[in-house]
Amino acid sequence: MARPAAARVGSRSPATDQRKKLIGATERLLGSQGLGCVTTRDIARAAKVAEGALYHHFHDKAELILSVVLHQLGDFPGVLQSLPLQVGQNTVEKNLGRVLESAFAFHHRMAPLVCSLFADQELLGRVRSMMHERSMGPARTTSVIAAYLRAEQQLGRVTPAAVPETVADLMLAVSFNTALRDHFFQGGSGGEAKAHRQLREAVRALVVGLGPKNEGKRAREKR
Amino acid sequence: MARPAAARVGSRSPATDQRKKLIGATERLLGSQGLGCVTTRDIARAAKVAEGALYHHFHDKAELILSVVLHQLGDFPGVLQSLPLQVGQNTVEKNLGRVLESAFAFHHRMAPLVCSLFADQELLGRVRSMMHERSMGPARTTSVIAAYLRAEQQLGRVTPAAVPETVADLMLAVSFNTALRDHFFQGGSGGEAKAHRQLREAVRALVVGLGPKNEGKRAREKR
Amino acid sequence: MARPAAARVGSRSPATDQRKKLIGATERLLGSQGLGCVTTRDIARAAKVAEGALYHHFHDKAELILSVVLHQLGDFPGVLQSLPLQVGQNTVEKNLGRVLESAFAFHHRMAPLVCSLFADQELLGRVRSMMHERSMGPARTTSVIAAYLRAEQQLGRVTPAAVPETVADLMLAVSFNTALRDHFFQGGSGGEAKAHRQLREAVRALVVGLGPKNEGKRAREKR
Amino acid sequence: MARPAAARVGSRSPATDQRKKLIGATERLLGSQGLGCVTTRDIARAAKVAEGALYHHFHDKAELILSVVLHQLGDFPGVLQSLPLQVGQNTVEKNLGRVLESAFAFHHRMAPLVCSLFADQELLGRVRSMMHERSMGPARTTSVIAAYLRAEQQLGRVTPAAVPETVADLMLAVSFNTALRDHFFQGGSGGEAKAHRQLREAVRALVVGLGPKNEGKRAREKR
DNA sequence: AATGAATGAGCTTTCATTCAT
DNA sequence: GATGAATGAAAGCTCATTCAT
Repeated sequence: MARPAAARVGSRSPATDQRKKLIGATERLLGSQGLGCVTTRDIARAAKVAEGALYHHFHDKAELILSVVLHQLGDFPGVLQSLPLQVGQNTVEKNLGRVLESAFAFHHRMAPLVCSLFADQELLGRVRSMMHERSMGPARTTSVIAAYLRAEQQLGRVTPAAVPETVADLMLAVSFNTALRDHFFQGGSGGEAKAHRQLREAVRALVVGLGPKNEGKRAREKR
Repeated sequence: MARPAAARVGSRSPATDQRKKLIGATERLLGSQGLGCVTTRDIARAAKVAEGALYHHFHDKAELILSVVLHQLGDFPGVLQSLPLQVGQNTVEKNLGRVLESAFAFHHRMAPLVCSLFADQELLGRVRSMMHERSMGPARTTSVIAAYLRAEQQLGRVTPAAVPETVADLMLAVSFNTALRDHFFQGGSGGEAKAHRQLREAVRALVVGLGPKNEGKRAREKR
Repeated sequence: MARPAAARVGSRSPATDQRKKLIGATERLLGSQGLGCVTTRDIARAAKVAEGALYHHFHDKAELILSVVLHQLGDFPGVLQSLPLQVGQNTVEKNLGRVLESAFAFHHRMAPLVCSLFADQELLGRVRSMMHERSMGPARTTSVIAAYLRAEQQLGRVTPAAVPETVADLMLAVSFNTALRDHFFQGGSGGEAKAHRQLREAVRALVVGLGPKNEGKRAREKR
Repeated sequence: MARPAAARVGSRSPATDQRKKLIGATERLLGSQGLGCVTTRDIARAAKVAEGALYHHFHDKAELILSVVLHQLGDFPGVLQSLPLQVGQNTVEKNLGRVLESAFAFHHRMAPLVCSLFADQELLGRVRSMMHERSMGPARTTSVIAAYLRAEQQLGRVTPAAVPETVADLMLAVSFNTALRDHFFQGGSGGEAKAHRQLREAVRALVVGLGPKNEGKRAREKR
């Protein structure tokens, strides 16, 4: 029980350790149980930590949940960062498709938790203000994609008639929705394959548009 | 047994009355408190009904919630029934814009409750199977819109390169997402105006597509 | 619903009818469910009577139970009445054995309900005073058997050293106990046969006594 | 973890303390209120313990009751262990009388609770299987007494015509019944004296038997 | 008289939080 | 800091009883 000092060398302080264990355990439990059914006892047991320890690291349960939300929202895939580098490379469709795949992975992971928040308006409010303070939210993602699209407009690879923000929004919407639908109807296990096909088709639909005359050439030239 | 006719005039059967009051009160409370925080006591008080009455009309709390979900989900498809009549009328963009407005109203109303369900996987499961039994779900809406698009393809007002289901999905995704975002970030009070503008732009983006060469004529001819 | 007058001719008044149905239904339910789990709703349903009707015939649930207890205690087997006629007939052992069989049937039927009363001291109190008022109770049975034994003592078929009341008590005790044990350990379904054998042996034990010298003759002569 | 030794001196572990307090309080309440009327709130209050504490020590209310039953049933057999030592000592009648006194104390204490169980068949079922698992039950007591009787038969102090098991059953039956009758008719307060006299007489009745010829000698020789 | 929808006090149980060790 | 037994408010639900019809 009295851990030899040496054992600590090279490892984080136990305090930080517990914090991480708690956040990790909560994330794991939320993957299978729904925010409303995860108790502090469950969390403590899953984290192999005493129930009281939770209150050394977080003011209350809500703050722990908040931290988990933050943790989940924080790890948005790095693929976005490489997007500016893709300008002019490959095809626009392919680049957008790749972004969408990353976005989907992210959305699929965090959708249940984010939605769960609606069950507790107070908690939702706290998340809201926390995100406001740190200016987090989908706006960042949107603007990265929009910036990419604008750059492609400069190169003439995207029509100037397109509104970059709107297109970016559409893409993220379809990604989030596909993820949510999967959780709602298949319990989150509805083969990635199907989802990815849907996303590719969504990008195609955006690229193609509905206009009556643009059937021929373009539809095939960039596949 | 032979209740005087006069006693019934102007009043529904009291049984049905209480049922409706309970569903109504629950809907109202869910608008402000989040599924996880609405207690049977709150509901009974808001409905001006004894707590026990809840259990005359519903087997348990979950069944009441289920009825509310059903009530909320139930009244949307009706709006869509006029869509087939629009084929060939006005412009495609205008017709889709109108559909999207109805969809948005619907999504905005029910998003918090539907999302709340993720906090309670058991309840979610019951909703899932209820929707399965009655073959409800977004697929219905999608296919109505897709059918419309196919009809317009026949008339040459929509490019045959578009995949109707995918386009319909994109539209509904953006509607739901706009609604959800409004609740998440503005607490559900974020001016309809802004949302409607976003939806109109989304339809435009779909109509326009991204292709580099279709800037000129079409972009303006159907405004 | 408006029953023709003729239909009532020759039948008891409906009021009495309902009373009987309620008592009967309660008896039936108590046979399978235990006093604490029988609700007024169960009773009304089983009696095919409205829940409210119960309160037309009984002041409250306890009074209904009281009536059931009374009804059960009331039908003690007629065999006891014929016991005085058996004096000097057959063998003492046989006569006592026959009485014990009747007593056992009675005890087996009423034991669960009587014991249930201990779960509600107030109800038990009401039963107690009701029985006191009507001077019911096992004392009556005991004295009938004791009277029989005394008569046999006069005839020299029972030793004057036996105390009739005590012997009667012993017999009734073993009957009640056998019944109770059956309910406790076999759920009330433990073959009558086994119980009857035990009772016959109990009578034999009483007849034989333990005295060290009375092994031979008598033990066999009255079999 | 390293609790100072002094802190433990003179006090049991608090956990065990609460457990005992709960069982004790429940026993006390059952003495005056009847199983069906003892609520968890009552118990917690009587034990001077928070209501939630009950669920740290017992899975549910039934398990607490089970523990109480076990506690009551548990401490009887010990009294009987001295019986084998009495073989050949004193008189058979006296030895049996002494056993019966212990049995009666035991029966008088536990009768109301055991009977209460008939009000809740589910609980009764759990007690049944618990007793089955631990092979408890009156059979044990019976066989101890029967063994004693058999030993006395070897010594010629008990007639070989007696069936030891049956005699033992008779004795226990009369003990239990006297106890139950006392609770039923006098509310458990009917002088011990009277009960003891009845028991002594019951033993006498067994020893004497009913046989017509064994009046003289034996009846007096062992008083 | 008869009905059964409505009542609401009260039950068992859960769980976020505290605090002596 | 760390522990986990203890707390007690509050939840969902039951059921004897009432009363308008």
